[in-house]
Amino acid sequence: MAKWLVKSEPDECGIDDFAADPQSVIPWDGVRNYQARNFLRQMAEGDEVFLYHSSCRHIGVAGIVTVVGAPYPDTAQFDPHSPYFDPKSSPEDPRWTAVDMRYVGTLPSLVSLATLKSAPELADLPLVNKGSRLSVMPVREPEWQAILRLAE
DNA sequence: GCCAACGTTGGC
DNA sequence: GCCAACGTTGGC
Repeated sequence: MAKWLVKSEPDECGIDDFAADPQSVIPWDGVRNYQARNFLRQMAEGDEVFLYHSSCRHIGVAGIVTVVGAPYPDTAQFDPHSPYFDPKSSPEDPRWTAVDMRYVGTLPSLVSLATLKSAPELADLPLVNKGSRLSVMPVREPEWQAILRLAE
């Protein structure tokens, strides 16, 4: 069972939106970057995912969600009224992928970006590298454990 | 609001 | 295939 980290702006969809209805399944769509998309496609039912809050007041890893079902074509890419519309994509050959996520838990405390950067175990995590804009990335087991420990 | 770093586009 | 221009991301 693989582990991941995804970025989101809590104004759009943060851990509180998941926690508001723990049973609900929220589509993770709108990813329009090939590297991030390729990671989305590798996700599978039951995978666990850190939710990272970006571009906000309290930046950092806030909680955990889980992958529900299998990745599927992001429907927004076909919708001309969606901000995520991609005229170059077609239902016959979908370019972008979405997955469904469900709430698992909120961390006891937010692990701030500064804390993440100061942890030697996390040096290889794309998130902490300067200028990294990757919004979906794999997290290795030792990295996962390190972040959990920092949240205690 | 600023701006550095990045990915993508498009002309050549 | 190169690379300049552009739009976006995201921390500060």
